[in-house]
This record gives sequence, C-alpha cells and structure tokens, in this order.
Amino acid sequence: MPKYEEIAGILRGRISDGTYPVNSMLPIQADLAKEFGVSRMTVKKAVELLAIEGLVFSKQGNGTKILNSSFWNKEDSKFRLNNYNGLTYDLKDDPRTLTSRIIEFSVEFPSKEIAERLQIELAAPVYKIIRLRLLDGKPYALEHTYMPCDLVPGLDDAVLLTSIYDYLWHRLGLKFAGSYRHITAEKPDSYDKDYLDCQKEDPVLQVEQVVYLENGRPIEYSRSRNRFDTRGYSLLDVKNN
Amino acid sequence: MPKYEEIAGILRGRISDGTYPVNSMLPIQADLAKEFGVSRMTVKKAVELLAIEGLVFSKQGNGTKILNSSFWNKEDSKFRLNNYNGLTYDLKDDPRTLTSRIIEFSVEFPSKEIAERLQIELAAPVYKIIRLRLLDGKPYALEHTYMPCDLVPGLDDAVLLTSIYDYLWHRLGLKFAGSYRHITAEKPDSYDKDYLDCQKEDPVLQVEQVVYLENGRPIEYSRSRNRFDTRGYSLLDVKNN
DNA sequence: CAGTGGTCTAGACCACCAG
DNA sequence: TGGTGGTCTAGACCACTGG
Repeated sequence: MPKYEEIAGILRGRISDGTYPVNSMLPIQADLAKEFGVSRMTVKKAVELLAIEGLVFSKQGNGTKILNSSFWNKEDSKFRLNNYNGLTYDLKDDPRTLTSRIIEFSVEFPSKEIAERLQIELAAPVYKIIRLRLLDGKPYALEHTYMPCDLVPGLDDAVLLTSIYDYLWHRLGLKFAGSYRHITAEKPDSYDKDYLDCQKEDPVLQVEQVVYLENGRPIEYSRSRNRFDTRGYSLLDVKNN
Repeated sequence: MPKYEEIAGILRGRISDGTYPVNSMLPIQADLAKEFGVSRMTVKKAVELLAIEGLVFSKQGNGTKILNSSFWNKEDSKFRLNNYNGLTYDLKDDPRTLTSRIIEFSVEFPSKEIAERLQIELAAPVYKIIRLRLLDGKPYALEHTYMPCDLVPGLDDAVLLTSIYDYLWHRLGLKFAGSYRHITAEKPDSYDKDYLDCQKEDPVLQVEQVVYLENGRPIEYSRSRNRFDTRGYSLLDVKNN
C-alpha cells in the first residue's frame, strides 16, 4: 500500500474519532509531513483522497477544514452511483439475503443498438440474460444483460445464480476500467409487471450501463430495472478547483 | 492556468484530431516531458486528467492507451450527474429556450427534515421556492427549493426568473464545494399533474440535492422533478486502481 | 528481461487568503 | 504581511507488464 493511502487512513481515523473535530482545521501539510516523515507532496496526495470522499475541504491560502460529513456517510453510502460493482457487492454487508432467479438465458445475434453499445459486429453472438434479483425473497430488480460471447467463455446457470462480476473478476481475471451509466424513470413493461409485481402506475427506475475492460472493449450492456419504492441511487460530487 | 492543464489540453486536441489514433499508445511520459520541457510528474498529472475524462487508460508496466470515447462524448455529455451546476448551465449551449415560471415563493420556518438537511435551527427561516422550468415553452422540470435566508440576501422574482446559481455565484460571490444527490423514480403528485402535465401513470424522475459551500454550510436543499420522457442523467465512472 | 507508469523526495516558487 | 495550499522540478526507486 502506498504511503499516501496509509496516511489517508490515519487521518481518516483521527477525523472519525474526534481528534480533529468537525469544523476545525487540519494541521498544515508541512507539519503532517514532518510527523509522518514524508515529503509534503505525499501528504498532499493523502489529503486529496480525503477531499474526494468529502471529509475535508482544502482552500489555497487558508488551510484544510474538517467537514461535517455525517450526512452522506451513513446508511446511504450503499448504492453509490460511482464505484458501482453490481448488486452482490453493494449488498455484501447487508443483513438481507440476495438471491437470483434466471428468467432467460440464451445466445443470439445482437440488435444494431446492442452491437453499437458493445462495439462488436452484428455477426458476433452475445449472451442474453434476464435475471430477477430478490431481497429476502421479495422482487428487487430485474436485470437485462448482454455480453459478447467471445469475452466470457463458460458462462452457465451456476454463475448466473451467484455473481457474474465475481466470475469475471476471480475466474476469468478480467479487470474493469470503468463504466458509463444512464439513469431514467420508465413506465413498467410486461416483464416488470410479471416479475417485479409492478402495477400499471408504478414507476421503474432504470440504470442503463456499459462496462469497459482495461483494453477498452465493452464487456457488458445492461439495463437494471428497479422497483421505485425499494431503491434509489446516491452520488457525492466534489468540486476541485 | 497550470502547466498540467495546458498540456492536457494539447493532448486532448491530438486525440480528437487523430494525431494519437484510437487504440494506439500515448507516447511515454518521459518523452512527453522532454517535448513540453517539464518534469514527468507534470505530464503524469495531465494524463490523469485525461484518464478521469475517459479518454485514455494508463496501466503500470504497459503504457497509456487511447480509448474509443466517442460514445459518451457526444450529445449525452449534457446532463452529467457529476459536475451539475443547474439547468441554466446544462442548457447554455442548447438551441432550445429555457424559461421559468414561479409557482410559489415564500419564507417559512423549516420542517424538521429540511432543518436537518440544511444543518440549521428550526427557528432559522428559509426561502421556499417552487419553479416550473420550461423548454421551448413545454414543461420540463419542477423544482422545489429551500435555502437558508441568512445566506442568500436579496433574493427576488427577477433572480428566480433567470438563474439562481448565477446570482449566488456572480452577485453574492458564493462558491460551492460540492453536493450530494439522491436519484429516485416517483409517482406524480398533484403539483406534477398540474404543472408538468403528468398523467396518473406517468413516472417522475426526482433528483434530491444538497449543495454545500466552501465553508461546509449547506446552501440549498432541492427536489428536481423531471418528466420521465424528457430527461435522463448520465455518469462516467473511471476506476483508478 | 527491458521498459513502462506509480510513487516518493527535498527542495522551490507562486497564488491566494486572513489579519 | 505571513502563512497556507497549489504547482513544479530533477532526480530516484519500485511494481508491474509484456515478450
């Protein structure tokens, strides 16, 4: 672990235990550098990490202030729109039980839209997966997923019933570079009515997503459709200029 | 402007004009440092900026690759969920005309929930503002906004009819440190039906938002309610480890 | 193995802010 | 004006990748 992450961790601890109280000023970077026996640039990188998390705010000429971050660091910290790694990951510390039910699992040629999203030819087959995710047995989200077959060998029911991301990450050693998401509200379609128990007037919160690998290739296009009354997404946006 | 931003701009130009083609490798940082007559750390900061924008991807041991970013750098680049600065800003390059209509503008004591969000006392008065935003005369979004009166002197109809953010920024010299957002899908309420022309079964996309000043004080709590068929939000999420 | 980006240093100067 | 964080340097070593 790099020094700046280690230092960030120490500072994080001092903020949460009140050593550095809310609304007070962090010691100046030069002093912190002396304390930890590192250069000031290393301290600055550590402080930048805390700023990204919304714990502190640095202003040129006037030091670094400890912010009251209690509001966004509570239960809501799950379901962060940035750093999303799939439902399984989001809910790994949740007491509730997440299960999956396979609605459809097939192979087909991509539509024009999906081929464009996945940056593949129309002749390149894709997996089509529809999974219902249940929380304590109650319908939670319906996921329509498309993945290029050549990138994901060996996909089967057993994988779909646990976590696709785990399979990609641990079994295939694939690494994600990032993703693009688009959030909309939608009217329920027949799938939503059948599997999410949506009534005609129940909205659906949809997250459309393309996930990219480190080599730049898209590995997944998916639409996650959520019951409006069980889920929202949150986001912390920090200015840095 | 710092050198690293200037260099980032030059590199950005070379990527978009094809000097550095998609899927090729960026010259190594040492060479770029030599070319621009700066140290390698400065080049690295420039490349980091491009990585955050999703233009390139750097991997230790293997150089920096130019990504195909055409997909998320097109029209969709408006309505970015990160770096949101109000509708006026989002639509400033849009050919359509944005107008506002004041539905309600009053002063009141905050409810318990709003006082908590704004981190103020129950006895501290707040502005309550409901504005209908129209695009080319058609209902677009309905914004319910609460702001502490003591932070925003002189708010009046003229300001509400143009851009509140402009007023805060240019007239009052207030600077934002960041914001926290929560996105949900909702059923339409009576306001939505009256002003957004929502039918009973039309979903509403709601963005709940708290905006913070540099001193850590919240200056705004708002709920922006959007017609489901006119708006979505997008987000680019880049991994950095 | 050679070559890349990631980290880190020990300085330096500067822009900015409060007093 | 004094003190802060922001930037920048000219090096160095290391971790990691691919061939």
